[in-house]
Amino acid sequence: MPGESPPEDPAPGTDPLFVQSLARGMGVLESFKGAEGALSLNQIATRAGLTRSAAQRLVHTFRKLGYLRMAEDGRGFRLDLPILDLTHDYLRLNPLVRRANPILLELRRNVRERVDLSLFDGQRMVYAARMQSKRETFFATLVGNSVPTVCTSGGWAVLAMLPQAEVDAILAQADFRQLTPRTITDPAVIRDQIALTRQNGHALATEQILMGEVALGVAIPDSSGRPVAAIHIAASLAEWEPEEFRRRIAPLAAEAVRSIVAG
Amino acid sequence: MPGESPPEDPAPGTDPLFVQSLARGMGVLESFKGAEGALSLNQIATRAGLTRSAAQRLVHTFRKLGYLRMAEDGRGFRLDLPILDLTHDYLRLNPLVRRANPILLELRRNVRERVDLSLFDGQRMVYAARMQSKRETFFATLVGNSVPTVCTSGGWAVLAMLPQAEVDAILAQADFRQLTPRTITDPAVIRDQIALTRQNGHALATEQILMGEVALGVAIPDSSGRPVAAIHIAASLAEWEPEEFRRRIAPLAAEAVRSIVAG
DNA sequence: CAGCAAGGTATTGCCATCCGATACGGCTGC
DNA sequence: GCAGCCGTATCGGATGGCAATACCTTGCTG
Repeated sequence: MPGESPPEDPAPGTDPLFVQSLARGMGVLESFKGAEGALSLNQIATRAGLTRSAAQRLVHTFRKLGYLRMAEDGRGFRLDLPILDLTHDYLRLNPLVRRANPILLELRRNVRERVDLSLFDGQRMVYAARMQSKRETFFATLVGNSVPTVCTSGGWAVLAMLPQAEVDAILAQADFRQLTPRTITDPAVIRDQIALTRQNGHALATEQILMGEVALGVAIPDSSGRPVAAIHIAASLAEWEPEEFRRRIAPLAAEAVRSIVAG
Repeated sequence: MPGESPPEDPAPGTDPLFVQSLARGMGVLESFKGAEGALSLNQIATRAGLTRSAAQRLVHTFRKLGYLRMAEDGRGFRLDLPILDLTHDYLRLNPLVRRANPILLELRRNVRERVDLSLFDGQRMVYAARMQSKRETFFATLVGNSVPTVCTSGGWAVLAMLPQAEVDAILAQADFRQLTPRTITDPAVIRDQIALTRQNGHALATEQILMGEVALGVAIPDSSGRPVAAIHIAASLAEWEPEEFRRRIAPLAAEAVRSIVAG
């Protein structure tokens, strides 16, 4: 889903290293993506593009392994606990998350507002960590949650560091949803924001995702200079005037990013 | 790893529904469990009990699917971002987590201390959600992290609701590690704590996992009365006298659990 | 209450697909 | 400059996954 590698195998059945059963199995897990609740075998088969038999076998296997379980009422299946182990290992082993965590904690102590780390994934910014502030309006557990790149401070910060061609590609395919009445949905205006971000070194987004919220984002580049993630600090407009927020917070956020990159 | 189902297939190769390739593939992902960093093909093969060829094929497939990526230095592989999507779906679709989340948030507002939800998984209690308090000493992102059932307030609360036979089984196989100088490692003393918990309806653990921390746990049963999870509220001994903590917090925690179960 | 649809489960024979041994080129550190 | 890892590529053989089909239960519905 992120930038497809151009050298793609043309024929989908001619990769002798590709283990089809495994891909189908992962397709079963992914079929829960849009789901509203437990899924029946037929639903899984349809969503994952499998025959009923295939779905049966794969589900059976996942149940033996613990990754799926039957829903409590005996109708349909759900993801089960061992999934969380994978997440934990992912976060634990991700070098960026590893380096960032103590620094973000420190940052949160200083700013006393909510601090997030999100990872760039094309159209999405995926939350990897959240350091909470005192008052909280949302789930703490939105690890794995994601928001559109094009309407968040962190996303703008990433876009500002990306080559123009990639920015164009992302904007061209973006789905501009109106998350709040003030969400910017005009690509031209977003380009302005990106330009502004390039000048400032950080992005400021007001009420783009949630009314009453202001957020400041700074991108994190990898060693080659390509942006791979962002930190953002979010606060309430009831307590901050946006410019004042920017003045106070931006230097701290920038400093935190410097520490992360240096580590 | 959690309680094996007794009706096990005796011959491991005679289950016609079992998709071996898928199981091996998941084994590759699980091989990152104890890892310290990226894993090479040989390491994966060894850890997962595969031939090098098998590891190669499975890793290759996971890379195409996005779940694994090559480490930045080109040596070894790491879990990649799509893993988080699975977690997110798991948490989103888990009925218990769903019902519990708003109630835990409310609870946190009232007690102004850290509130956790953890899921019972045999020897472990696995964190599913954390509502932070103001000061924080640890990663916010320990979703998927786990602690031994036998040394946490939540674990004791679960054990207190479990049939005696299961308690015996868990204690018999438990690995009593000394996480702090005050961690209880004597099964007999733990049994006392469990008995106490049965009387009180909640468990109180002081400095079992972290020095200076007191935690109160209440188990959450499913519709059949079997405990499946626990909430715990953790606070600092610098601010609370344990008995006072219990008196103030226990009723609120119990009330929260009632709401979750009723929902 | 009969009947039907949809749920999960079980069986079977065919052949595609996965299997493991082996070989290759590049990089690192002796 | 050699030894030992790394990730990658190839290939013939048979294992193991494949889809179709049938089975049993449950719950809805006419």
